[in-house]
Amino acid sequence: MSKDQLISYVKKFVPLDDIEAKQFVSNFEEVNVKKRQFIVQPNFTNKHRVFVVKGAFRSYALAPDGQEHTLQFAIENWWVSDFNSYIYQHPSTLFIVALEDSTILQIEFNKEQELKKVNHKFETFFRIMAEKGLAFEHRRIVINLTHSAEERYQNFLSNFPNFVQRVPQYALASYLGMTTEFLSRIRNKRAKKS
Amino acid sequence: MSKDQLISYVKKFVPLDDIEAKQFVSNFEEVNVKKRQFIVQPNFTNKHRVFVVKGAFRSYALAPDGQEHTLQFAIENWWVSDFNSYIYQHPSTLFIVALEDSTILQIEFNKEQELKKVNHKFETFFRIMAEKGLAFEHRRIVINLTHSAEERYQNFLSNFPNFVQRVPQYALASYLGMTTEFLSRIRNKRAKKS
DNA sequence: CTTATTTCTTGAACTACTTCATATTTATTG
DNA sequence: CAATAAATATGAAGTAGTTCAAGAAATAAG
Repeated sequence: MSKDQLISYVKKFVPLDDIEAKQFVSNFEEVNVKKRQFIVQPNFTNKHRVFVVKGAFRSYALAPDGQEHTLQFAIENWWVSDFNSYIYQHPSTLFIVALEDSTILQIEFNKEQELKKVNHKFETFFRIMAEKGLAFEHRRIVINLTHSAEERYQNFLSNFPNFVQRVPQYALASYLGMTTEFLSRIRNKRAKKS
Repeated sequence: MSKDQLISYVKKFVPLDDIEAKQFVSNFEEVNVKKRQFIVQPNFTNKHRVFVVKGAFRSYALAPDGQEHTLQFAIENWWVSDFNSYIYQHPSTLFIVALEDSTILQIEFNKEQELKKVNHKFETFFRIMAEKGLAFEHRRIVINLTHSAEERYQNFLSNFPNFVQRVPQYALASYLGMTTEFLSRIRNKRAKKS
């Protein structure tokens, strides 16, 4: 059952007894999402924090000139949301779209607040999630500032080999801050020579 | 007294009675830091989370080619650390240097763990800090991906007018992902014409 | 208050990456 | 399994931003 997957995920960070585990996941709702379906859209408040049970998602911003810029990818056992929209409960500025037919577990903002209030361990869990997320984004920013387009791609390859097969090239390119054409050239450069 | 400044900062996020406030800040040590002094250096583990009481700091990565890339600025009522080094207690990869003579309040990693364990409110506080930090970095990444060098500068100007006077141009340029020469041109372009 | 050091400025040549346009391949749908 | 759409590939021309070099201005130090 998909909720067991979430329970074992949470237990990696905080110890939970059976009652706590059950209470935690009872606040989550399972939803199936078809490929190309949006779960978050600009101007609508992102009401849920979502855990990916199966499938893949991509969050992106749409620039005035129509270009899409990928902020985040998420596959099994990752979380997705427009974090600014979710934590402040303000209208979103991002799209979040399914890259594959997917299954998610989502919790409403208010229920999450309740969980954090009622049990110190749940508070700790969400603290750890935020800290890991922040540390992750710091690493990303440093890499973006210090590396060339090709180095950023190679770095992504070695850090997230399992993502590479599952995300379209144009989305990966925009995640890495380059055009899909340029990423295409990077990828085919080595192959070409041989 | 500088610890009062920290107390009123914390109270903006979680309600604390006098005993709790006193307990919280008793774990912090006040330190004076001279301009150009380093409080974090690569290969040494970042042992403290630091709150800036007075002054200004800058954290940066040093690229193999010798270029400095600014990850973060911090002035009064901001926090600084090499977050990856601090939360995982691994060796740092960044420098953190004082841009002015400064006063900080620092807490040791173990003492912070203790605080979070002992009182749910303290856990909540650090959760909120991490969440706000993560939301902030998400905004930064979107801006970096979607805006030109000049737009990033203008955006920084309007969001952080009080930082601009206090950070050297080369540091701001590298924060914004451009060279100091290019930022100089952006700044002098408008003035030139009139 | 003079000298040394650091930071900022400006020009000119350069390059990493983009843009545009079109062809090719791969996926999706009836 | 055709037909259509979506994603990728590739060439050629363009540009935002870099690099290098050298001078001017501002800060720091004796």
